[in-house]
Amino acid sequence: MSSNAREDILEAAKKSAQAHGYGGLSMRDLAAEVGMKAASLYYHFPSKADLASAVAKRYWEDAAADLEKAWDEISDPAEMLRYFPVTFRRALENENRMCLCSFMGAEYDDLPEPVKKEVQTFADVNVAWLKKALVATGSVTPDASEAQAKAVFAAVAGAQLMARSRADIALYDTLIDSYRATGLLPA
Amino acid sequence: MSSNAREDILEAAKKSAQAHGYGGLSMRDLAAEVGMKAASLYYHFPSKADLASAVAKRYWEDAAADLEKAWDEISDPAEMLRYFPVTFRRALENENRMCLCSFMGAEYDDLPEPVKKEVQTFADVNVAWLKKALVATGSVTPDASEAQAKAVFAAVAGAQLMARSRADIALYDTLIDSYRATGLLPA
DNA sequence: ACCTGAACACCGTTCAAGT
DNA sequence: ACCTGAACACCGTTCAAGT
Repeated sequence: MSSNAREDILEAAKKSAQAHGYGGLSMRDLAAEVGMKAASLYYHFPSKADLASAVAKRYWEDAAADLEKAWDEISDPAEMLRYFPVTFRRALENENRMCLCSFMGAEYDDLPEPVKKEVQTFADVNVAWLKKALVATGSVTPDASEAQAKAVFAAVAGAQLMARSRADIALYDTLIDSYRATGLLPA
Repeated sequence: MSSNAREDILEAAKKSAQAHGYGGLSMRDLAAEVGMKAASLYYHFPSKADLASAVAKRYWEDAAADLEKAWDEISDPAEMLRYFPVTFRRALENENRMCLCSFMGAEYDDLPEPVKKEVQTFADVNVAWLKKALVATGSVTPDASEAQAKAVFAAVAGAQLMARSRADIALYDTLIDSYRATGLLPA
């Protein structure tokens, strides 16, 4: 419904990349989705690599904004750590999609350099937020918080991947619960 | 060097799928790799889906055999759980490759049904082994062992994915260490 | 039995051309 | 300013044909 073609392309490309990855993102299908011909996409983005880079950049920017909002609204650090897995759950709720950056992480070898960079920034943003939250709980020393933040990020991404591979969102919840039971995440 | 073309194809397809996934597995490139034309592949496998299915089947069979061997050779259950992450480390050691089934798990939407099935069996085999090992340690009740086995599998797969996305095998080791520090894996 | 060339409908991309 | 048709070199796949 947006009158802005560039916006429509970015949104449709994001949804497609979350389901099919960079390689599976088809310029022809994407064009059809937004009601134009494949050639027209190149008026808005010089290449598939540029489009994907813009999509990945916006993806981590949106994630960062969402996490910052949660940081401001939630005062209890333990509550923040309960919130984090919710952000990864949303992709699964959205027709069994997954984190664009996890998918593209798998596609590492075939990713244009600028896309790689944005994908890594997504992880950086999430890890930095988790680190802040972990330190705030007081349960981790600042020294150990970086490593544990990475561990939480990797484990949650892995849970999303496993749940997606069976299209089983209940499995995702079970995995997160187990992370809490074992102590990776605060109970 | 093998005189068996079918064998060469399976091996080359496995290595390619570990780096590029199902979608990124090119029949033309694969054929060149084993010294034949793309059309010739169809003499040995009726379709790309059949080839990928055979590759994934052998992949979990090899994994199962390796784990059973470890089970027989390692008597201490805690030692077995120390061994498990080693199996996922090997792919990263092998030119930053990743688990074929993790990659294909991401590609869930675009996977032919028979391939999906073999991919899921890989997870089943690993989870069943982990469950056995966890119960043997006596640290988990049999009731809780299934969930925790899945958690370990998902977390290790996530660690591999994150490490691959930065081509950083030291990060993998750090993540596994953090899993031990937090209690997801026995220290 | 095993492999190939040529063809099919696809793909990302370019570019001259349209409005 | 924004979009398109036609073309390019690719892809998985088929199939008749080669040895």
